[in-house]
Amino acid sequence: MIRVSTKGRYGLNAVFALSQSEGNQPLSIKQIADGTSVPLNYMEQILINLRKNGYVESTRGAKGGYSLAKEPKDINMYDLLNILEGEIFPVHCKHGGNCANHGESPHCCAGEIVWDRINKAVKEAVGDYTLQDLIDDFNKK
Amino acid sequence: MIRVSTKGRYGLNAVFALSQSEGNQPLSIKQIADGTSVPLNYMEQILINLRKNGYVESTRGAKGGYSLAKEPKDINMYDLLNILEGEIFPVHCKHGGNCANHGESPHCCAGEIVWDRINKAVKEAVGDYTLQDLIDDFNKK
DNA sequence: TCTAAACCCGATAAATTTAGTCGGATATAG
DNA sequence: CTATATCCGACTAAATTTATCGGGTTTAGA
Repeated sequence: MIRVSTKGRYGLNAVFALSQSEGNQPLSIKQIADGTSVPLNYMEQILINLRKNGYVESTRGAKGGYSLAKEPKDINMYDLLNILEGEIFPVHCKHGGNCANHGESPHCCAGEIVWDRINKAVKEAVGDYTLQDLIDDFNKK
Repeated sequence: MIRVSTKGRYGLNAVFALSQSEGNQPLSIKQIADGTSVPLNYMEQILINLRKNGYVESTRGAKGGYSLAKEPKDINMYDLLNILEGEIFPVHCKHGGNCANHGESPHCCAGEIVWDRINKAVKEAVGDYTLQDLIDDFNKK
């Protein structure tokens, strides 16, 4: 089953929530998770990952929290999801398209043609789609 | 991490292998797996699933095996992968787009916009792409 | 200076999914 | 009759995802 994990979903929601903060004021993990059932400690891990990758910045101590480190127009969904999910569609032919010999299957590179199509499609679908676009679409709805 | 599982990969390779069988002669599981490291018992499960869903048909007993139950031009990759993988991108907003109330996040439907884009893109990328197309592309390469 | 609010972070545990294994039943060509 | 194959449910193992925990550090404000 191919699906987006909780890290992707929680993470995207977190980033979106931060984008809605008045004047980019920091929000605490608790505020980000709000009334959701997402465990704070788990959300924390996701946010630390986002910080390490330059998407958010944090201020420690009382009144601290997280805020966006980039402008929404500079956050595209493909890169963001790659950070959150680890990697998207890591299916590669082990033989670089050279099918003279094979490991997994004599027709391994046939499958690769399909994975490439999918990967490319995903990249096109959200590689240019920014957080700002999402905000706009969300408000339009 | 979003990825295609072995069921998707092994299954696609199996179907492709069957398409290469001279005169659609049945191939045994052993022949399908060929010199690969795929466990026969595991491949068997995949093939049984494909049979139950009308993609292949089997003849039992000596000299038996599996063969394609449809013409390659009638097998599209999106449906095939859905059968093999169980489901592709089963991420749905729990509130049908009505965000007045929320469960997972106040902004749950924002994420949905992104998942929809991805799902749609995948559907477009391989929903019209048939096994015959794959065979052609494979031979072209 | 003290305290409460917050982030930091590595380690571990629980839950779920994926991947693989097994054993015996049934069918068929030769 | 026998060897070759599919059929199929149940079970096990491995990997990944989803948390949980505990102690540490930082900072605003009293």
